[in-house]
Amino acid sequence: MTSNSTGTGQPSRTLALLWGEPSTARRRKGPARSVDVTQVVDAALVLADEHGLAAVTMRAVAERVGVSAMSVYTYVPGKPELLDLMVDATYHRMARPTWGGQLWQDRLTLVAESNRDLLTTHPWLTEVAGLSRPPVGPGVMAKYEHELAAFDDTGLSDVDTDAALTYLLGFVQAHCRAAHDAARVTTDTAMSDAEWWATNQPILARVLDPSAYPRAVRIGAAAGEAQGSAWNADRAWRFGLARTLDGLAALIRDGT
Amino acid sequence: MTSNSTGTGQPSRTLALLWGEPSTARRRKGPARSVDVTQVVDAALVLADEHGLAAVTMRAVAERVGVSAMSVYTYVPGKPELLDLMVDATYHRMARPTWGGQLWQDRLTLVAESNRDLLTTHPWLTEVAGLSRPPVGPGVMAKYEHELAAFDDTGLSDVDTDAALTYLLGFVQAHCRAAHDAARVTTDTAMSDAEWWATNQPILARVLDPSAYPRAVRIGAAAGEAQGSAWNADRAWRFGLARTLDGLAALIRDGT
DNA sequence: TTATACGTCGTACACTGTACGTTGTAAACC
DNA sequence: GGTTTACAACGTACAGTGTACGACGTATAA
Repeated sequence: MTSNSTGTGQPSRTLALLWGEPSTARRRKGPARSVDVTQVVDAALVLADEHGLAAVTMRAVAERVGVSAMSVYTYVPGKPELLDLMVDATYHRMARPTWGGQLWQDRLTLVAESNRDLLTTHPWLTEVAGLSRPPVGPGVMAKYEHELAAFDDTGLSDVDTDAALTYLLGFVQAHCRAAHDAARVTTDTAMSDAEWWATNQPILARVLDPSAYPRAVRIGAAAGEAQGSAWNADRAWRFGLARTLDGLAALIRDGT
Repeated sequence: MTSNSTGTGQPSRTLALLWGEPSTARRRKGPARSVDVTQVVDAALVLADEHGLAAVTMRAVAERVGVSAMSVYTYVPGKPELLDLMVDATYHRMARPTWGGQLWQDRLTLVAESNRDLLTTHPWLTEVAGLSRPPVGPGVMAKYEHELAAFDDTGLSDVDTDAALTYLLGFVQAHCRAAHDAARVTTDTAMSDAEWWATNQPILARVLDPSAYPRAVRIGAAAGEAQGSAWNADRAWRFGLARTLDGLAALIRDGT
């Protein structure tokens, strides 16, 4: 298992785990469980938040909850399902402010910003596959419900509301994934932008012929200088959010 | 190495590989190389296209080019660099139609569509990290140059042009990643949408209380019925592209 | 009390990327 | 022409991954 996929495994078992088995009341037969599914998930979350998704190995999770590696499998069918539970739990804990009488633009901005906060606090979320079609758990549902409510008086049809929300979240995810990637490059390489440039300057100067790539060289340089680096996350965020809201505004005539 | 990262490794060595060492003329000392860097990259590309990114292992690549596993390392410093080369080579082979006198909307649509085609033909591209900040190779540069040219008469500043292109490509990547994820779920599980629904219907019916998630249940059902499935790629594409162009139009006043 | 179901865990397997050392070869030097 | 030397190729090995399997002990059901 090299990929960090989500949504595999027998679905019904996963669903039961997500929604917290109703048959918990009935006492099982064998020895008592020494820990809890939520403890397993929490351990995985701590590892992911503190050391990245790569640090979430079954053995590491096991050690953190104080059981052997294989015992984790009595709480969770496998790693993909564990990732499902992690995603749903993280969504579940998001703050959900009540929507007041703001403009729809302000509400959608809040939706976008709270998702950016989420993906900034938990960067591993941008690495798990299937984020766009997440597992149907209570956290995912609560988040979906809350964010749909932000569209309440936009006058959009149900289908368009769903599409608009998906579109908005798509932007946020793309942005945060790019930001995370950019951050990780300088982290992994242990090399600042300046160092990278200094190292590669000679080769780049020879190879990036301005007559071969006139626009690329000019615009790349302009963008780099204006932003102080090859890519500026805040600037890209403001640009993208403004474009996204403008794009949706074309659909939402009058919504105030 | 569990993640499929890009952009790691000594940069200058990678750059030299990307741009094809100028010192190729000088004959080396030892025995002749039995293959070629491009053959290694091509082998990796075939594996990725036909069996997914997970099938691209150093051993598999080695076998395909007819050398031992470790010999691959005389052509490529490591796997991250191989991924860099794969990305750049794929970009390099994209079709680059000349921009005629179309409207800017039509040109940007073509940019978006050709990128969607690329990511549909090579779905593994959506899985490699760092796609948003790809390696600076000839393929990446050529693609960047060509796509910047699509903005030639939009009247945008250099900085805005770069931001707008990044924004447009961000949408395409987010969309294709979602589409690929959705496709992979039904592939991996070997379970159609209908089967999944049939299996989980009992649990979902009990758990998705319409009074707890009024909008989510109603809108989710509406979206599902309207699209014949939980998510319709073509519909999402048209919606998203229209929104994106509308959003950019707010920036591009008059550009005919 | 016995039988049964289940939690725990050690071992093991297939697979990953790649470090290391050996071997053979072809160009460079005397 | 013989020696030196740099380098391609490769076999082996190691640490690390997810997880299948079977042994063992325990707490409930009969």
